[in-house]
Amino acid sequence: MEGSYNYKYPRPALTTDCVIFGFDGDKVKVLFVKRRDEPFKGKLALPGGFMEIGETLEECAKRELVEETGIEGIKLRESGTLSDVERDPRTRVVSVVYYGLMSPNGMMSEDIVAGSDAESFKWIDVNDVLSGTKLAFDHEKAVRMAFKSLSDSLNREPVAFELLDERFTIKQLQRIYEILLDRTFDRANFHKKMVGDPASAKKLKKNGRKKNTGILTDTGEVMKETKHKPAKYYVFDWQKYKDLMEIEDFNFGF
Amino acid sequence: MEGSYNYKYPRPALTTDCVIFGFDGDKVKVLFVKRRDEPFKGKLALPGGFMEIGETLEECAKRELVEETGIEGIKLRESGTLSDVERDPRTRVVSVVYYGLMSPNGMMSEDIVAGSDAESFKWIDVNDVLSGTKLAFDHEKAVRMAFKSLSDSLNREPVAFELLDERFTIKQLQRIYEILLDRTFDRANFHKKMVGDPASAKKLKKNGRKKNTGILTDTGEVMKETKHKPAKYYVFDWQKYKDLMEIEDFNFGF
DNA sequence: CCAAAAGTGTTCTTTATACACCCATGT
DNA sequence: ACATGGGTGTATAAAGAACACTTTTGG
Repeated sequence: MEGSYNYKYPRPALTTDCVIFGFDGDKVKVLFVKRRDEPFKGKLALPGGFMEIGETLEECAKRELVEETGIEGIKLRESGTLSDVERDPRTRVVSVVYYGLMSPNGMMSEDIVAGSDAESFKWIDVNDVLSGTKLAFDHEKAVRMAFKSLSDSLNREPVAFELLDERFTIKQLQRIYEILLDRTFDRANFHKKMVGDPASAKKLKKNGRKKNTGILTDTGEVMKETKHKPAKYYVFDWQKYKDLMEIEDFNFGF
Repeated sequence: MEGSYNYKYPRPALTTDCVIFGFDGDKVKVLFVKRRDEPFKGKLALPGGFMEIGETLEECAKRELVEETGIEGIKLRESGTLSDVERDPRTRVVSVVYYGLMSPNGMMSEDIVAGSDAESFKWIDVNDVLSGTKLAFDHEKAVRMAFKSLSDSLNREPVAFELLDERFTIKQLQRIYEILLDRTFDRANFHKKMVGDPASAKKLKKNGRKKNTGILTDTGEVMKETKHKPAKYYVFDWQKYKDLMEIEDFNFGF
């Protein structure tokens, strides 16, 4: 007997794969595990695995992520499915791709460990992944999908901050925007968009309230031991954000 | 013997469901089929069904759509998954939701017919669906997801035109935007955004080229037998669109 | 003539873009 | 002092919002 579960019609296996993006202060990287077993033994793959019958897809993704990497407590968002007929040499497998975000501190955590199915784990620059690093299965496509989902949500939701520690500099924030949107921004204008333009602020006091305010708040703290003028640390101000959204949509893009 | 397909671990059944949005010139509606069989016999459900082992999810969605409604040749986009454990009373079923768009002419087509599993089909106003019409399974959630995917893509891609016939009036286009984004627009400003501002056009001739041009082209034809000034028919100009996108992103929103 | 909806113009506010300038730190 | 990067100011262009005006049809 082949197995214990019988069905009238053939069913594909269903898996989830997690694309974990991490920002190390300079680059956006993706977390991979080196496969311990065939197929694609020794190749880099996304953490993920088979859905159990009593869980939802998101629960599956969360569980597999913990099992294979130890990562817990981050929000996972769905980005799409992979269903090419020949995508897994073993059997017919359909996979749902989730993505999650980690800050510099999160990336450094000692809690990240390669699980049972994995020999080790590795962070790879997302740009290297997208320009052809060889991965197991169709996981390059998965990263491409997740990266697009992430970029798309950047202008609608405050997702960039999930890639940052609670305190961060404007420079770091700008770096994330530049990587995800694949373009550069004027330093001065980016600053004003995010923290608010002091010039407009003065006008605000005179007239009734206009628009323009940023969504970052100065913490008062600054970077230490820099070779130049120290950068201020900011925090994302949820209250300001909600207030602005009530008046009208705040556009995070340009 | 229960069935002929045996697996070591239990597998959920995998289905696709299609949310077909149609614009009738005034409202955006969603296509449902009345179920011929249990469960949810007699209730309204989205067209869809079980994935076959040798096809991709998108192929499955296309096939099921033809089988159950006769609709063919429209683009389907993925919007998300449904995987609650109790979502189907028969067995564990995970479903992938696709959505497609139909123009007024498409909606009226004689080719739309209820398939074998369906007693009949019915178009229902999307607002009624979202405000609580009772549907089979968790299909209300499916419509909600699809509607959000559609709204989100509206500002990035020229999807609104897939809800319109080749020729259409600005009024119709504006109606679609208003329904999908759940807000109103100033008639005059909407017009200028889409066809281009004649005032700016004059300036363009003088100075070097600035920005601002619309993506619609006047066909020269007008509506007949109106009780007022006849509206012009326009077409979406792919060439203009591509040209604008090369300079920089054209924002379809406001 | 009037009503109704289409289309154009005009003005003002808000954003976007470019770039010049000043500031604080380590060497 | 100066190199380096952080932060502010200012001017211009483009886009958004509000609303008045004009045009074309049917009655």
